[in-house]
Amino acid sequence: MSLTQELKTHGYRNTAQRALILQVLENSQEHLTAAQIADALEQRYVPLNRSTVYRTLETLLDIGMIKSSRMGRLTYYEVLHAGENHHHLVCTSCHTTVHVHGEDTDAVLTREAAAAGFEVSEVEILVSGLCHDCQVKGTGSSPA
Amino acid sequence: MSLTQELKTHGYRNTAQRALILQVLENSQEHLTAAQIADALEQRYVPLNRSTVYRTLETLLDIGMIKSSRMGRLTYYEVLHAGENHHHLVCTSCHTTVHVHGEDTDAVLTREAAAAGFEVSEVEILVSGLCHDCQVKGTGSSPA
DNA sequence: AGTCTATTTGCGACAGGATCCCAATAACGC
DNA sequence: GCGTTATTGGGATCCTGTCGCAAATAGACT
Repeated sequence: MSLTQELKTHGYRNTAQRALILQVLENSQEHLTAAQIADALEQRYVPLNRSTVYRTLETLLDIGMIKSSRMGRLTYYEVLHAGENHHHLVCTSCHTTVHVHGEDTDAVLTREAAAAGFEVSEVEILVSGLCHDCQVKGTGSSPA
Repeated sequence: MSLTQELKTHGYRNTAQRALILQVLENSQEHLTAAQIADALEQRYVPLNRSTVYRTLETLLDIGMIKSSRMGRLTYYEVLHAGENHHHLVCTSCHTTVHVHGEDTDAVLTREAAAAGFEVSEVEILVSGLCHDCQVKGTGSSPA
């Protein structure tokens, strides 16, 4: 369903700002933070207030057109394509993130959760470790 | 391995503050935020500076004695017992969290990640939705 | 089209978590 | 014990996200 439709359905108003923010997320192939979205808009000469960005993201989450995921200390947002559950492999060294599709594991988890009397709305999986490159380079952390 | 050993191995020094913070986490059966750790220490009449708490948690993470997980806007820390991977079911309404053990699903994910050339160090799964109570009460969100 | 009302935006202030810099302290190798 | 270097404490600071309020504007109704 279109943004306009979804907004109307949920009793929200159709505003330029909401369309702009969704556009930014759609045009970007990766997940973005609120700050990155604000920057992108500024570069398009459509600066939006920080509050507006946060509130709009909240709204888009509510109508189910985007999803958010926290990684490290950052919150990322991305458009939510129906039935497209992907997860993240985050390298603890270089922070490169790989998106992985995992419907099967979702099924397992959903079943487990249901057994606990839980109505699942989202499964967020974060696998951290070393990506291939960093394994090769051999990275570690130690005192300064 | 003991804290003292682990610290030495990683080239860190053995300090009272590091031992204290690990103690707090060990004594608590649940995950704690940095602030909660600071409070606990204050109640033991051993107030530590915020910076120290954060830096120490960073260090403990680095030597692999604790793990962190983000839920909502809070970061929790807990002692890491070998081979004990548990995950969280978070209610989007009341924020109650249930800890779930899920070695089997871990296995699936670990295998998937390995196929991508990834060396997994931690699998973090966050299932959000409505807990049984909130389903019964019926909670939703819409415009104000 | 014009008007009215409630939502939404923008703005500035603010809260809270986490980080940074620098001087003082203390660990640990010798 | 002594010296070097990591670590701590303190405070300022950054950054993300929120809040209250006034101005703007979407959408309904005429």
